[in-house]
Amino acid sequence: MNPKSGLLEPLESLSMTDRVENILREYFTENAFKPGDALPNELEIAQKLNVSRNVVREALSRLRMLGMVEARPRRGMIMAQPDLLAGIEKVLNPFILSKSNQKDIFELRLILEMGIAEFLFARKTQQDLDELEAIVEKQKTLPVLSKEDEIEFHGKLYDMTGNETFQRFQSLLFPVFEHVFATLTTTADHVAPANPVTHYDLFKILNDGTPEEFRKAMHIHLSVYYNSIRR
Amino acid sequence: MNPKSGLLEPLESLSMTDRVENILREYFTENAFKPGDALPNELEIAQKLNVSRNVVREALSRLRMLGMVEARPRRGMIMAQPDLLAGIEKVLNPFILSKSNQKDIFELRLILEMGIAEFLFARKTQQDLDELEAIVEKQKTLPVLSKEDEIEFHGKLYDMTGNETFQRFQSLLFPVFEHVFATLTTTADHVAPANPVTHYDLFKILNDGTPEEFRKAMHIHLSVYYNSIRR
DNA sequence: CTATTATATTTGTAGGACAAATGAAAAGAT
DNA sequence: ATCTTTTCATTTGTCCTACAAATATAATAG
Repeated sequence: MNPKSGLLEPLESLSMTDRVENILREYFTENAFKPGDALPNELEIAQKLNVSRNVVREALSRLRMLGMVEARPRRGMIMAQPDLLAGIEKVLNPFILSKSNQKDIFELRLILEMGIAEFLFARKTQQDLDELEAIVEKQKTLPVLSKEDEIEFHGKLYDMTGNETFQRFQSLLFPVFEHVFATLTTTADHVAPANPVTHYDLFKILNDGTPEEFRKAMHIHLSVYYNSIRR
Repeated sequence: MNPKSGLLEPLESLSMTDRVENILREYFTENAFKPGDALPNELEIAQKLNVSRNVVREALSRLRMLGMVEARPRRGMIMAQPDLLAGIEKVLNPFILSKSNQKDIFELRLILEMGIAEFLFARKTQQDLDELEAIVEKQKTLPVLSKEDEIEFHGKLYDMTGNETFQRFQSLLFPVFEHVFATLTTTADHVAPANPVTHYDLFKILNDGTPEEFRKAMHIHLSVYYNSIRR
């Protein structure tokens, strides 16, 4: 934005390990490596790239963490199916995440919550609805809902989307979401809506309503959070 | 599901590097390390944990990749602000992602696209709208929209959410989304809706409509994709 | 008290060593 | 010729040593 903020870049001087990591990923892509394909052994890679085996191992260690390659001790390495969320999972620590990132995650969850309606209606089963009904019936008797109650209800919704990644993704996001909201509520004056939408209301709409009605209701249900977003 | 599929787990025998990585992350969390805090040096960590410096370096190399720690050569290591999406970015390779993960990402983008309405209306500025108008006016003259045109329009929408992570996130997802849809269209019979919603229509609603109208229109706009989702 | 010089520290990189388990090859038995 | 046993080469995981280079600190000189 500010012309001055086009500051002199740190001129990222990549370490050998960084470069080998990049080279390996490019090598895999360009040669269309698929899960199960055998990789050259560590020594061969090191010699071809003219670096020490240490450097190669550090780079491979990173790719192993991401689930991208798998090492079978004494039998060589193969490509593997990476774990989409492994990288994000290790980093979701409110203590070290920037405020900006925390805010982004908070908002991301609100976005997701509004976006799942179509999938819920496309994939709901009677068994899902029965289970969800049991949850909301139980919660109807409670004077106030705990964090666990919230997770139980919304978590069940994510289950019903039938999207495993999404389900896991949101469960990773939730703690950060809670953390952000907890800090927000200390300062922001958040007022409950006049006509709140309860979990039970959402269930009823999901049972015999439309995606549009559901989104509308969900927005009201989340209005406490939506009220906290600003430019 | 199947009782037999409760197969004997691989009994994940963690390597020393895996264990040190976990220990370090726990250590950071439990001691509330914040960005900028100094870390013990490699040798000290190795001695305390009774492992070789190699193992410690491999673990640290992973955390460096995530942006979690930063090593200033010859001055020691400090905590850093991790890059939320660094881990996912390196893994989004359609060649190695599982079909299941690809499908999940495809759906995730549909979810996001529907969920951003509230943020667009809460944060749109006149300048945003002007820029968006320029895009849709240009596209109105085209007989058919290219992939780049799609990216330009939808990318501008993501910009307007004011959520940097979200914006980057979707740009990472887009290539996978395109790849999945390209493979889908070879088999699935996808018919364009009778009354399609164009980018121009979406712009008009964003300009003087409501979030609800926008979501409704966006759903029609994406109906080609939504028609491809099945249980 | 300031300026220069020496020293210690710490990461990045290289290279060597070896255990252990696996698969393949060789040797032996029938 | 076929099957069994033994030997051997391979390869990752782990440990160790070494050193360059740049920084921060301490020591020395002016």
